[in-house]
Amino acid sequence: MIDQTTPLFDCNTCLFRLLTCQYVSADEFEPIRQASIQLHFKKGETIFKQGTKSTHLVFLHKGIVKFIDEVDSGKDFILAIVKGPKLLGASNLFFKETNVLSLVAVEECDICMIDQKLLLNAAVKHGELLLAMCERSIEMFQASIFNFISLAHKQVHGRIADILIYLWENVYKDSEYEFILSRKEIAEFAACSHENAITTLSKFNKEGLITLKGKKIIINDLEKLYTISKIG
Amino acid sequence: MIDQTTPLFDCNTCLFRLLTCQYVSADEFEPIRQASIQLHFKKGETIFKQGTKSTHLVFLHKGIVKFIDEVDSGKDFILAIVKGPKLLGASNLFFKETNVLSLVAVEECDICMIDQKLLLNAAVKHGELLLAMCERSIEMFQASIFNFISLAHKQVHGRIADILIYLWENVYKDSEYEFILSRKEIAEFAACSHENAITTLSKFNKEGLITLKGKKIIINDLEKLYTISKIG
DNA sequence: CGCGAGCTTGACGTTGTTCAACTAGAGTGG
DNA sequence: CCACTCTAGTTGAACAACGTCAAGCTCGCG
Repeated sequence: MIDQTTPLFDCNTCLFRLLTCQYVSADEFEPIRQASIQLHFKKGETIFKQGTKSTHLVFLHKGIVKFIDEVDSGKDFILAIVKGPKLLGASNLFFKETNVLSLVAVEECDICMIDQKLLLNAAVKHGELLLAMCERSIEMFQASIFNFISLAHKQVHGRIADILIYLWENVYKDSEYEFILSRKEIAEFAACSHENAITTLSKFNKEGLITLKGKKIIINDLEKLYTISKIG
Repeated sequence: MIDQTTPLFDCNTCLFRLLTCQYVSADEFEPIRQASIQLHFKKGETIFKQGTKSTHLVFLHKGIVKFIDEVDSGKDFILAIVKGPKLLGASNLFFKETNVLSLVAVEECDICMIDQKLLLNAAVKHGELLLAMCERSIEMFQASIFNFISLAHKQVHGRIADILIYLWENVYKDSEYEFILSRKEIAEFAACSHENAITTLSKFNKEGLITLKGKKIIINDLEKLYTISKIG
């Protein structure tokens, strides 16, 4: 069990606090801080589940998470993979009362559950904060949508290239993390069969675009990936 | 030419004004109104173009529009089809400085161009307005995303069924409009070739799910479309 | 050593795109 | 009033892409 008396991380150095307190006084922030809960999640654990009521926002201090749409028969679909530090709502729709997607830890994660109502009240009072939160939220949406556009009119090798680029630029670049995703996860992101994902990755491997070392993926030729992404 | 001295529609009965003035005083709204421009668009006309700078929001009084992603070689992709009255931003990302999508009239449209900065300033000052705008904006996003999820793991007949349901429920139901879309547009929405869209539609037609009368589409069996949508 | 989970590969059938030919209607000019 | 052209719709055949299935592999763990 986690010892709730000693915090996992220090609120004084918290980026979320820094962002929020640009617009909200420390006094106003304090009740939000006090109502928040620090948690640690292991790889594969579900942080919140599709269909449940959304009462808290998640501030992802550290780690990598995925937003997934769980359909029947276990065929999940990954909408986005996000690295902390970042504020995440119910699939970044913090206005909704229900989580429309599930949030699952891809790597070990340190998160802070923030009371949705308290934060929203503060944000409505200080429009600039709401705006800042919206701006950040929309970014992720847009990335999702462009991933889907890619998916809509590209073949699998183009989509895999897109995913590698996306993950490289947004998650793994300049990071302490290693590029480790299961083949199944890559397939769920590219919306293809895992066999197809495997074949495409090993094709890229043979062509020297990437290097597969066990489960690690190393990108060698980002330029070529871009051209593959472009031509589809 | 449009005679700018006589407005196309009356600001006093405008829904956008009604919504906004729930949160903003009439005095504050007046400069926004004065800065806005009323326009009429014919079928097929581009209201704003992907890549251009986003200076105005669009309030769609009446008519139907589509958000499209224009890639090279003329292969467009439809992200959403929306019926007025509704507030539309630069692809509903009114925080962005660039239009990430194009907005095109599907039917004759009456719109009002609203100065983005003025409205945003008012919304930031009155957080509740910003929140209301965000909530509405996010709805469309969500619909888009679920359309893409459908697209990601369903076959064409499931996707076409989804589109017919979506258009019926969100655009054409209880409306003065007739269900008229070109086959090409349906294909661009379903992300398939127009031949495939045609074949699928005529299959539905033969099975009695829908009736094709020239360019009109009439839905006969919504229940069956739901089951086709579900099984993929 | 055995077992299971994840990974990998190839064969095969289905789905969907591309291409080509044909049809119907609408607009244009002689 | 009749070619003509242009666009949208339609259909079928050939081919490529992709998913499914089945088999074998590797690695880690008990």
